[in-house]
Amino acid sequence: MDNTARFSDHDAHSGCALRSRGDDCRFCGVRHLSICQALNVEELVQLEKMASDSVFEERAVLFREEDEVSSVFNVTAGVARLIRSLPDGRRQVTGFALPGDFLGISLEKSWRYSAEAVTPLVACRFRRSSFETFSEKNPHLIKKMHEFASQELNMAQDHMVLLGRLTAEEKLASFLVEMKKRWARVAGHEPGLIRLPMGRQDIADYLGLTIETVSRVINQMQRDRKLVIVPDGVRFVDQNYFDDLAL
Amino acid sequence: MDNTARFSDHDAHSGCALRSRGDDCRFCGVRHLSICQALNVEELVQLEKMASDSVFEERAVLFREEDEVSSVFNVTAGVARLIRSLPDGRRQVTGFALPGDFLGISLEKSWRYSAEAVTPLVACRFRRSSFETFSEKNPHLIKKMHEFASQELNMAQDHMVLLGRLTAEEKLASFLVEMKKRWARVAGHEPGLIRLPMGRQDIADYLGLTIETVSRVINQMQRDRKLVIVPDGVRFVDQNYFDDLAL
DNA sequence: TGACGCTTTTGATCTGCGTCAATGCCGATG
DNA sequence: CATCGGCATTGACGCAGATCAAAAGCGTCA
Repeated sequence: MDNTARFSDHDAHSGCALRSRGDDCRFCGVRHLSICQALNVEELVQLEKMASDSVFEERAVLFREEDEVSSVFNVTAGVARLIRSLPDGRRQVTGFALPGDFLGISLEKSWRYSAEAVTPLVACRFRRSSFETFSEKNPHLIKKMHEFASQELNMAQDHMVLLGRLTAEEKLASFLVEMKKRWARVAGHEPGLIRLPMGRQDIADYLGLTIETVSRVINQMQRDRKLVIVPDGVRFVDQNYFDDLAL
Repeated sequence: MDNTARFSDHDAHSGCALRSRGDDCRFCGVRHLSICQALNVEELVQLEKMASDSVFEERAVLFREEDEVSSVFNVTAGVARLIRSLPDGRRQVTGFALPGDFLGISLEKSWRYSAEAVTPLVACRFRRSSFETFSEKNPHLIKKMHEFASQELNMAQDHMVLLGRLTAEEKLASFLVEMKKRWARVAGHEPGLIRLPMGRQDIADYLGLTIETVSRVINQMQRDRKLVIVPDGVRFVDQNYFDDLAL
């Protein structure tokens, strides 16, 4: 193999500048993707007063399972992995948070999963209490949060099908197709490139496989000319192959 | 084996009468379990005008994946399986709906899964349009629905861990512990009895296993004196065994 | 530049669970 | 009561993916 799928991901860029919210929600690069889309300019100004940008280094922990939810986050740049762990160390990555994704949608007291930065990451941070107060006064924000939660529930159910009923090859194909679709929504992505900033172990823990199987299947796909492995991700060569296999 | 786990389940009783709502929400046996707990008596009276009891026979289809959501349901008696199917016939049971469970929490246009009655079933049915109108006027109902959706999301994430990272034995143990907990919330259940009205195939499709593996593992547990298989379900003999194995 | 550490890749082997194939059990039906 | 049909159980065998082990790539840093 003359390529590996993972090089230095030392930028949190998703095409945007690292501080994509800047200090003005109106110019936020992920606003149209995020729950903030529910708000008008006036409400945005109010919300902005409660927001602060948080920057996390690669591998930094945003919060841990069981921690009290003291802040909620809107990812503006970078990628995080969401993890549930078993006492014996087995892990299940329940999802990856990309720019525009909201962490804390459920408004529960404690986190049910950990979040760790896969790349350097920027998130728009709200104190949970103020965010909750604000949402109490803005029922359409609650409605929007409910829509986002419903969407997440759908994705979770898709993922159950993947975990319970797909083969390793189908799992990888589904994952890559999913990532392709999700990056396509993020401003400034390079079309055609499927960025995979997470390591093989994270992919394995997301798909219910081992790292060896993930590596074998992806490299077999490259040998079969279905994709090419490039720095920072993969590119599809045979899109039909993936569309046929994916969930 | 001198017992099978599944006998005639020809009652939809969960201890309650078959028509547990009757015609008066105030006396509904599942009110304290359901989203209706968010409503005061006055609102309950309003909601009641929109409700009608629907009765389904065993195996009846409540709705199918892709169908338009024309009604939403509150299960008052009986059990339903929630299914996602792949084009080639593989199935994933994403959940079982027990009395008190709400179907249609997401307020989306079309169903993302099918629901079929596992036992004779009664559900409190609302026309989607009227329910949505009602909820628009009652923000605390939306909030409650959001809480329920968040709870479902947690359960979905638990289930991802189960599907992705547990062994067959752990899956079965987790499933039985889950069912024990859930039945305990339903009025009129017999404590100690873990009712399993669904067939082995449904359990297998819920746990990402085959029917043979489910059968083998449960019967091995009986041989090992961890549980006894009784008509309509199982009883734990060694609760610690299950607590240690379960997620 | 070279040694170290981390991740990925690759190969060899093993095994948990799936597949295939009977057989058994029970309720329903005429 | 005998037959039938739908599950559930049980056994024999196979294989997809796990496990174990080693090597290779690549970034980092002195």
